[in-house]
Amino acid sequence: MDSKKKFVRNKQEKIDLIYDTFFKLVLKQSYHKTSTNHIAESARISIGTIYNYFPRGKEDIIRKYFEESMTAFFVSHDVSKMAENNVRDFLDDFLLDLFRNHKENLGYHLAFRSAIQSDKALFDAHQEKIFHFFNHLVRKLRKLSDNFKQLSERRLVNVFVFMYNLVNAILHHHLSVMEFFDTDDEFIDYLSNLAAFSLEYYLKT
Amino acid sequence: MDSKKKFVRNKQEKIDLIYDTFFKLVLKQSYHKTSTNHIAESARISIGTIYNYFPRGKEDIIRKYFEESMTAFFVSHDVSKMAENNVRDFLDDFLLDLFRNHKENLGYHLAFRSAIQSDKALFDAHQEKIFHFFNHLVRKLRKLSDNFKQLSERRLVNVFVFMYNLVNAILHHHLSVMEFFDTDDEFIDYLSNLAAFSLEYYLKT
Amino acid sequence: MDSKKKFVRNKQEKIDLIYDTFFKLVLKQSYHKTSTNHIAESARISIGTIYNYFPRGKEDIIRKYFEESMTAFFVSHDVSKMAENNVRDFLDDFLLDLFRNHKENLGYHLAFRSAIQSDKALFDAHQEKIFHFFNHLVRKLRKLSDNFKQLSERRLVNVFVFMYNLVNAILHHHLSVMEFFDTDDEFIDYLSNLAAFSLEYYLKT
Amino acid sequence: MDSKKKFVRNKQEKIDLIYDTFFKLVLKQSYHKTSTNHIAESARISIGTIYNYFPRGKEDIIRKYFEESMTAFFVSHDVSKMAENNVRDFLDDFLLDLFRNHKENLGYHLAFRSAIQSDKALFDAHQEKIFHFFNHLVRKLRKLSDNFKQLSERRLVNVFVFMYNLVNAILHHHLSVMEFFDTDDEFIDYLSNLAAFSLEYYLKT
DNA sequence: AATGAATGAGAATTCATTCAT
DNA sequence: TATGAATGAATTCTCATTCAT
Repeated sequence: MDSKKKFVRNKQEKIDLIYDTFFKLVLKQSYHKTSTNHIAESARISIGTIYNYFPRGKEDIIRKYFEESMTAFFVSHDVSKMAENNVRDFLDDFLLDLFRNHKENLGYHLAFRSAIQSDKALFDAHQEKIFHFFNHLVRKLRKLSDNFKQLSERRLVNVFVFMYNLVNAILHHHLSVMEFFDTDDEFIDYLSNLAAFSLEYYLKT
Repeated sequence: MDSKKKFVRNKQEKIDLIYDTFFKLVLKQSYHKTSTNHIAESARISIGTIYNYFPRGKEDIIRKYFEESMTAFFVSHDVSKMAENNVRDFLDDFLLDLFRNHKENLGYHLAFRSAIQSDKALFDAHQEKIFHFFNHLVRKLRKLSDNFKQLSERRLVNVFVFMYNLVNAILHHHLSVMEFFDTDDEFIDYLSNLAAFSLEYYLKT
Repeated sequence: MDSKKKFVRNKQEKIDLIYDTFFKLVLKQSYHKTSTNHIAESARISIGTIYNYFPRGKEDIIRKYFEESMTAFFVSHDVSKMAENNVRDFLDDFLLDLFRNHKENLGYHLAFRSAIQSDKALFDAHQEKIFHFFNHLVRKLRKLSDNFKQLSERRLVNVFVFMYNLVNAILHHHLSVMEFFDTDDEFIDYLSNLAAFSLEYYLKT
Repeated sequence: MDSKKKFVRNKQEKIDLIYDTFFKLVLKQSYHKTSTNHIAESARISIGTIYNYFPRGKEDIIRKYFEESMTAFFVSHDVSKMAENNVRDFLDDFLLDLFRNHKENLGYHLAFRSAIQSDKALFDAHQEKIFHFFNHLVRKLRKLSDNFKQLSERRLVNVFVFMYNLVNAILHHHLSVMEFFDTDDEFIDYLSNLAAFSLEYYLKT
């Protein structure tokens, strides 16, 4: 009984195992060469289990991880603390988080980019989620600090979305196509300056 | 008249037909959902013909188009004319070309991004080709104009590679993930300013 | 009753069905004209099932049958009983077994001969297995009977390998190229005498 | 004109080129992995040329080479000279020729063995040709020497066919499955003794 | 829930063969 | 005669998905 128990996982552990295995394999061999059968084999669970949790297979894994990770990323930010900073420092913190997150979850991000090419619904959900996410963020920030009240709510959201896309575009290229700088520090410093410049540019228009 | 010539022309026509059909389909339904059978059917040629020209199928199509398009892009630039401009104007011309090229060949670029995930050789060839390409460009430019002699050859190449990656990263995101601006003109203007800023930043380091 | 057991039995039944169907078809239409699709169709199972059990298709079927049949052939021989005989009688028993086995499994033997032409690894495995097989046999025989102690272990193994090859060469030609004799009895008698002669010849060298 | 002439081959040269290339490839990669396209590519001629000379492709190449080589083997033997020998010496000469021929044309022999598995007509032609061949030989020999008159014509033919098969069986196994002896000389000596023994055995029955 | 054997549509690739030049 | 582009049926192999246990 006891020895059996050891190997019993609860639901969330199984799901996380599937996530981890999937993204690990994507990183190793790309999204479209990673099959549900591979995931099952590599995670040492059965294909049936994957389909129990993700009835539509690979697409579902990405979809659900996308939902969860966006939410988690949002929740993980202590907005109240960030709001104390000036805008520049806030931006720096934010892009550092994005960088870390992207680097640690590169498998997922590669999979996601592949998936949205053929999954229009996911593509749309992504767009919607981002606006939704930054709407919340902006509302919170504006409640907490005057630093964010120079701009209308809508405009501030657009700024965030713009910055988010900008940083993601460059991050993704850096991590999956060709590196911009040899070290993370140089890269982050450039990103920070680029963000500041772009913020200024954007606000002028 | 020249029976040999006609043959050759047909050959290139067929190759171009395969390119066009493939990238058109990639744009419509993503790289990994576009099969060689689809290409053949859509182009109204037989599968065998595709494999006559591209023995390793999809990977070969991308590889060869990559080689050809990089070369064509290089050849198509009248460097002598560009060299007359100051650096800022040169950059503007260059990124406008990149933008047009990327927009017109989005199918290819999507396919290329997917392909390098699983084709390490293509990934490496890409890196090498870019440095090779800008090496040539820089040498030509430095012969033609004093505007490009403030920097060492090596440094100038690095600047170009950096700018090329930067613009590509943003272009690709804009065209395939989420738009930065609603109109092309706004986007180009931003890109131009971003490039100028980044050039300055890069040269300071 | 034992749900696990039943599963396992079905598994082996399916594997045997694939073996039988494959070798039946090889006998009818040669190795290289027998496709995995033919096997599936003829056995009324799906292609997927074949690849579940034999991930590398035809080559795997041969490889695995080769391993199993060599082992089975070894196990099936009651060495202790054979050891009681004198060498001549032992040889006669042995070649009679080989004859029966070859005749009953001609489809396999034809497939095997074709397969080793293009599968170097199988070719090598075959060589190695034969020496391994006769090493075991010789050790057992020498433990059980003094009849086999006139020769060194190594030399005895070589004799067996030699005889095995000799008999196989002639058997295979007889069954697949052109018959040496009209009846099995005549053929077996010739083989027996040939073996005795060759044994004597071999021991003299 | 002159430089062109250099590359013009006559019919027989082309045919020989096809034979050589085909059997070279069979030796390297087996019969069923050698396609007409491979042959054309390797021989640097066009597929069309192969089909000009061999309208039914691979099967035709084997068939025609089979016919020609059997005839050539027959013609190449100076029967009058062989007839002067006693039977034992005759046999030795004969099997030495077979050995050399088989070794030099192993590619062909491998291809032939594969081909007869699926080409019943070739299988039958082979049987017929062998009897036809030895009928001729025997008639010639009996005209030239008394050494061959102890046996009836029919019986003598059967002896030859038997010996021919025996030697071929062992030769083929030695060259394509597993070697009987480490050196050619040892092997030939064994073959010679085996032939003598078998001749005696056969004549007794 | 979890398993994994089984499925079969479909993707990648090969190859004998034809035919216009 | 020689060529080789073009064909498409056939082959190997993969993979998402189902379902009985």
